[in-house]
Amino acid sequence: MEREGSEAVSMQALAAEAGVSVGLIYRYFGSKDDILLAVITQVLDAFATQVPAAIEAAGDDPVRRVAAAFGAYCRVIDEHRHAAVLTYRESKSLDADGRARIKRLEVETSQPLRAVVSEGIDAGVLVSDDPDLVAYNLLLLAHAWALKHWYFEQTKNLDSYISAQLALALRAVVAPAHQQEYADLLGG
Amino acid sequence: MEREGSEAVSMQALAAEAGVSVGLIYRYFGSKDDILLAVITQVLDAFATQVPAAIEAAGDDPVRRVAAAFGAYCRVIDEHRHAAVLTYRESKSLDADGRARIKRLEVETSQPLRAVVSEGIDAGVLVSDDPDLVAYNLLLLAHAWALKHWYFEQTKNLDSYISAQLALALRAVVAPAHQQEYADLLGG
Amino acid sequence: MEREGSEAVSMQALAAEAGVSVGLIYRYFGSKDDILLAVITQVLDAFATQVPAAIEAAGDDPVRRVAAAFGAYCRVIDEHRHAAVLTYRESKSLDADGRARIKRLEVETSQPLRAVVSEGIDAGVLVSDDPDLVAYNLLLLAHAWALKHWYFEQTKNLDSYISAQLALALRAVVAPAHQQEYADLLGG
Amino acid sequence: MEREGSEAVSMQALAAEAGVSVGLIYRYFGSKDDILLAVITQVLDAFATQVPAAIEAAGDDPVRRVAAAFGAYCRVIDEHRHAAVLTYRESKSLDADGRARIKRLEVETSQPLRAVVSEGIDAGVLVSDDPDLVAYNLLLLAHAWALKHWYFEQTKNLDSYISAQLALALRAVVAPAHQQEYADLLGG
DNA sequence: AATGAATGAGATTTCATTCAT
DNA sequence: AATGAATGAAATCTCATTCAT
Repeated sequence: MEREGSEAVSMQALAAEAGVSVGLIYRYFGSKDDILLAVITQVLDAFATQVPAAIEAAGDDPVRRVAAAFGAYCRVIDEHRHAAVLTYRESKSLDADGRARIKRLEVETSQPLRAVVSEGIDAGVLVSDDPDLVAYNLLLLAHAWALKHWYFEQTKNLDSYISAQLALALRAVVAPAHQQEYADLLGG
Repeated sequence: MEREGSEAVSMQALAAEAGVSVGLIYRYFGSKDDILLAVITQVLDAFATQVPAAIEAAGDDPVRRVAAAFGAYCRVIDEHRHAAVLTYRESKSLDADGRARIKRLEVETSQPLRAVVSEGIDAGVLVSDDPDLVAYNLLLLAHAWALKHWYFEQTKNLDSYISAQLALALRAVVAPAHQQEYADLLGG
Repeated sequence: MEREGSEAVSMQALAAEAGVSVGLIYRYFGSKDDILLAVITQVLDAFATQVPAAIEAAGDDPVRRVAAAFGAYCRVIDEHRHAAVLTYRESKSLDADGRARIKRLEVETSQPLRAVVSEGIDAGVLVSDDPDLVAYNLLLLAHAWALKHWYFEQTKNLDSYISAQLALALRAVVAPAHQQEYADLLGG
Repeated sequence: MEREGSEAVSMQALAAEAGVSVGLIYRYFGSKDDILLAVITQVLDAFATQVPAAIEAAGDDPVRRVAAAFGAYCRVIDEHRHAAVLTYRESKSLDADGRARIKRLEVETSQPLRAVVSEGIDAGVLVSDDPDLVAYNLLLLAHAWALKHWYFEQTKNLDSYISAQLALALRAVVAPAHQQEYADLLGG
């Protein structure tokens, strides 16, 4: 989706990258903004489908559901790494409507994560007076895998990134009485 | 440095914002890239001076030094909010050299934070097998104050952002035996 | 290639003259300098092909070969009059490399003329202790047809210019014993 | 008057070269065109005074007067080498009036040379049916000392340039019966 | 459906000219 | 008289978009 090196994305570069002509792109997208919106939407859609699915598949344990949700976020980001960076980089070119829409979608996207964190608190296995912050931070750390990939790739791969970040984040919120129980997630 | 609303930064817009003519900017900067580099460097320089100073002023307690460092990062970011966003948004236009230089500076910039975290671990008051990750996450959360300001400003101001994030982050790393001691930082 | 009257050549003017858009020019040339270089190179290439051909076609007589060479130079200049003037006028905008390249090509371009003059001297039909100067002067007089066209066109057309200049130049170098033989070239 | 290397002449470069401020230049000249016009006029004025003086000083012999005139032209050009090149290079920026004026002055400037050539023909010591061409060519060869200095300086200094060109030119026009008499000018 | 040459509005950059000091 | 910072119109160059093939 973007060129390494010269990271500007002109339509001609985009077309060359995709191996099609510029004209063809305009058959499917009305404008460059439409493409950006479509790309971003695609990522957000991936969140919308894969995160709830992962939560569902994780069973009933709230902590494991949080872990599953975070892992799913990170995996989606990893699959759309360039698109995720694009979101931060190109959103200036969107008009106010486009940007508002994306912000709204991003907040909606974090909803399942907020929900499982709240579940955990309600169940007494997590402790926090600001579940929204906990959830949003996890989302940020997922984004960071794309944004700061040049840094993290020096020492981690996707799986070790997920477990390291998860261990750190959970240690802050898993109730002391339950920490033993999740030793596998909380790490050494 | 940039307009809210139409977030593209043309030289015309830049000049208008600064209240000078386009030509004058070129008396002080060789190119648009030079301006971007200067802006980013200015932020990184602010980190380089203010973070160590804040750490110094915090006394000897490692946890309070970490807290001071994180607070200083966030305050610098807050003072250069638009510039910080610019770093994520415009770095594509820099050439490879410029980007490499900025990445290097960013890593150097996080060094003091890494140092105080390590101090805390050595002193036995913090517990972590990945102090670099702890430090880098704190840096990310400082950046997030700029990047996701549209979100956080709904519920927090700078001070409450700092204390909320700090409480969360420290709960993950302060040794259980010392948590009582830092109740003021760890929150509720 | 340029407008009589307003002789400045902006890209806009250039595009208008060529009947295409500015953008299209940049599809074929990387910069304005590239265009200038291409135009100049085209003239020098015309010299490189047409002058040797004219010499060849002139037979074995060294004096007639000199005459043919000079005529060919003048005809190429005449066909590229504006481009030739451009060389003198715009070469300032070229970088050092470009200018050096053009100077080298110009000297190479005069080589065939130098060769036929030297032939004539060796054959004893021309007399000069500085054949390079004789050759370079002839090249200059060909250029002059473009540079000083506003002057020469008052009294001469291309053919009369060629024969008048040739008569003058040859009188200085054809050996006295052979002057009779070339009365048709040396004039009244 | 011009920078070697980057040969474009901006007003700021001009001022720096002259060691004064841009503002000061505008106290003495109304516009950049005025400067160019003044520079060119200065050269043409130098011709107007020094060439007739040199002719006068050369005595009565028409051939020696031609030689003196050509030498004077070349010396003036040599003293104003950059200005002479400028004439060819920058005249595009002048308006139609300015260019017309310069062309008129150039023709007037060649008048003394034309006069001495005609004298020589009338006296029977020179032979030519086109004295204007003979005179104008000599003027061109004087200009060439500036225009093609990069070439000629490889093998000649001002004096050897003058005598070599003069020898060549005179051989074409001095009547055969008088060539012995001017052996010192006509060369080996 | 697909192409990519062509467009031209808009971006960056330069520089002759002005003017407060 | 002299400066040089400041201006802004005009130049060069880019690239999203169109359209003939």
